[in-house]
Amino acid sequence: MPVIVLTKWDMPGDHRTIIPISEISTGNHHSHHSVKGTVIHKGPLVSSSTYHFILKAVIAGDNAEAEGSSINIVILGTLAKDFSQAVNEKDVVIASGYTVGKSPTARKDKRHVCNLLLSGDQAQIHVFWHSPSDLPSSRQAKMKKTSAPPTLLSTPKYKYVKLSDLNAGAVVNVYGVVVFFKQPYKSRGTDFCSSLKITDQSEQKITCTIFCSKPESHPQIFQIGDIVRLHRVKIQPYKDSVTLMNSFGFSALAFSGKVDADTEPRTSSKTFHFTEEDRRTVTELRSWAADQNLMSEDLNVRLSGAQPKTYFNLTCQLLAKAPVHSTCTLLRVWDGTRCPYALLKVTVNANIIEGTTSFSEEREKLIANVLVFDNHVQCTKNLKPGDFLRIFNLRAIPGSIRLPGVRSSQVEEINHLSFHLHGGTAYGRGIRILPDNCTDVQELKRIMKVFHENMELNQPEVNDSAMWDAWNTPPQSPVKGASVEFSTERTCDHELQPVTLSELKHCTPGSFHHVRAQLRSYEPSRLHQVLKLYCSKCQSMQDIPDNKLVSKVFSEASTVPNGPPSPPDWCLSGQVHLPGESEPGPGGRTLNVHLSAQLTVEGRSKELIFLTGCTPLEACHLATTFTNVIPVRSLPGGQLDLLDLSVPFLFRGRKRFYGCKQCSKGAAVREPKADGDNIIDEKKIAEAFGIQLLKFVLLLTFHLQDATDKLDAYLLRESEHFFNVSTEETATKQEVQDRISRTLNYYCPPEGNADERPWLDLCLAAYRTYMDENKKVYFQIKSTRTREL
DNA sequence: GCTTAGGGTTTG
Repeated sequence: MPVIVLTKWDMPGDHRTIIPISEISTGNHHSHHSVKGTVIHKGPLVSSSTYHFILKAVIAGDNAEAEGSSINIVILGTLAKDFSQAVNEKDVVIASGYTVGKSPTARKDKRHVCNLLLSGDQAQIHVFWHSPSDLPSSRQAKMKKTSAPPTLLSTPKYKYVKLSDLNAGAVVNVYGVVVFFKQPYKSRGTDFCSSLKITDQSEQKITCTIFCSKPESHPQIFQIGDIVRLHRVKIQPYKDSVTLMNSFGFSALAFSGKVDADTEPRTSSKTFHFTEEDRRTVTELRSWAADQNLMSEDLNVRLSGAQPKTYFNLTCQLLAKAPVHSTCTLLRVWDGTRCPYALLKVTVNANIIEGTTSFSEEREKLIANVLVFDNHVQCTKNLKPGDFLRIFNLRAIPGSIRLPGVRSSQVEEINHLSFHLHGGTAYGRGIRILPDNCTDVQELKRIMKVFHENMELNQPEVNDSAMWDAWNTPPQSPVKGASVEFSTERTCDHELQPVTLSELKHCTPGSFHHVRAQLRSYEPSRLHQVLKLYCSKCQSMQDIPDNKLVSKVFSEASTVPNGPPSPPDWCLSGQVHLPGESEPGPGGRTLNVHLSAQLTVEGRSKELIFLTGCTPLEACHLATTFTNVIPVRSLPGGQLDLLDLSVPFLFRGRKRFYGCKQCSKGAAVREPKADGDNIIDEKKIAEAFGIQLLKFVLLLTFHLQDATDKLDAYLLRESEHFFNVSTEETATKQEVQDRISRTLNYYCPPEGNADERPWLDLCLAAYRTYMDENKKVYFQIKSTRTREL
């Protein structure tokens, strides 16, 4: 039985007699008795292997001063835990269902000769709280859930002084928002010293100096805007103001300052007092601080935003480190972004490197080399590759560097960036390891993952796992099946319970979620608009041009200049006659064509043809005879040129290939080389012409719905997997297009009861896009496929 | 038990 909270004494169904404490004895039968008393002592919740939890308390009757009028009670099991959370000293309780034992401490504590043991189903404690407004909501919530960790002890009351009310000499407790801080650093004395400047609603800014022998006992500040609670700090006069210094019994809690973050305190203390009132204070400080523009002081920058000669804070992952010199350590780090400036390579002897000693050239371009000097060298000794770090007041240094104690190892690289953490602690200079569970690390991991996925998409041949091994994917085991039959199945290995769409809307980006939902509708509704052209270089996405636009560009390109044609010298030029029926207009047409002389000599003239002045349909026609058909136009000087890249540059069988306008500057007609496997394909042609080939991708927006909410999710990266099709085939094969249409029709029938639509079991990734100032969270369908229909 | 520092850029 739990502790039952009452706001008036109405114990339904309880007909026990309340007896005075003095009447308790081992000889009495107490099964129909209850005992009422005020809690005058409440011990800590102690965990026990036998009872799970034990808690001792003392309750006293009305005449508390008299010997034997207070009695020890021992509470075992979950009741102890409930009691710990629901009952405070001075609360009035009624205990029943107890057994009476001899108190072993009666002689010493002058309390009742018996004690009460409360355990098992019969034991009950009713607690009286004066009015409903006395009931903090979480106190009520905890009564139902009983889930708070046992370290949250019930409170002696702490008073917190506003920063405008500090009188020198006193020892006080304060709350504040951090506006400046220095990481703990070794002082000249015996301790580590850390420095804080905090403010609160009184707008006073007060400096705090903390001396503790262990860095972990200092407030765990990660960034400006964090909130601290300091217990037992001494107010000392200094200059025209006061400073706060830790005194005996000092303890500190720190919290994220973000308005929507959880209120989990950061502390190294095993036990601490943290009440609903504390939670409220933190929340109030957060919302006050949100309007104070304190974060403008915050200089967190990503490598993608690093500017030469500037100072900034970098949140990153340590990939490798190398002690270069007694006054200098090299940290090789990455933050999931690409620095727009070339990064300086720093060469050090491989045998002093801890962590990965070499990376592929591609990865090497992403890695920032950080040189850490002087006092910070000591701190790097605790760092391990894989750690997530925040480096404060890092400076981006353009140009070459010379490493201390290393001769001529450095190649001159002008204007390449390296990063220095100079000696000293000015401006909060220092390094901190961020815990894995902090939101900034979660965000960092997400960015790294997105980058990794994009990189894979662009360069599937690059597979340097070393960089990615350092961070872990979630534990992998299958999720238990559900009774509903789903039309899709997840192919991921996340061990996640499904969430509702309304829950999902409040999730943290950079995470995966499982949902069960129906397809309300989808976009685009026309299948040909589902296919997009994607440039893996500039990552742009565009529609496939419609026939009207293609015809227009072809028609504009068919104007023949007056001068004589002047094709390249590797071409053989001639004419083909096309019969008239394929196009409107009088009779047939004669087209200028150009063939590769080399291929013609090799008897391979059917493999490549350039056509001047053709229509799209003619190009398609000829693609049944020639392997590669390339529409071209004549420039005024007679030279051959490619058509505008808004139309296909190559017809190959039934396929059309497109190039990226943005990324194919300087594209021109050049002779494709049939080397190696001797096959001329779109890749070889694009390469010869200097064209960045576009990929076909499928992009759909699913409007999902469940009982709780609606939500949009994109199907992009894994659309092939989802429909079990190849995008290239989708572009050319009717049967593949039909398959996709059938699937979508099944999930979302044009008519019929929406409730009867099949359910989809989906894995969704929640993410933010780069530089999205709205901080909007997007969802993408991952690792999900359609079951056989 | 006492002291440490008292924000405000290296000079690699």
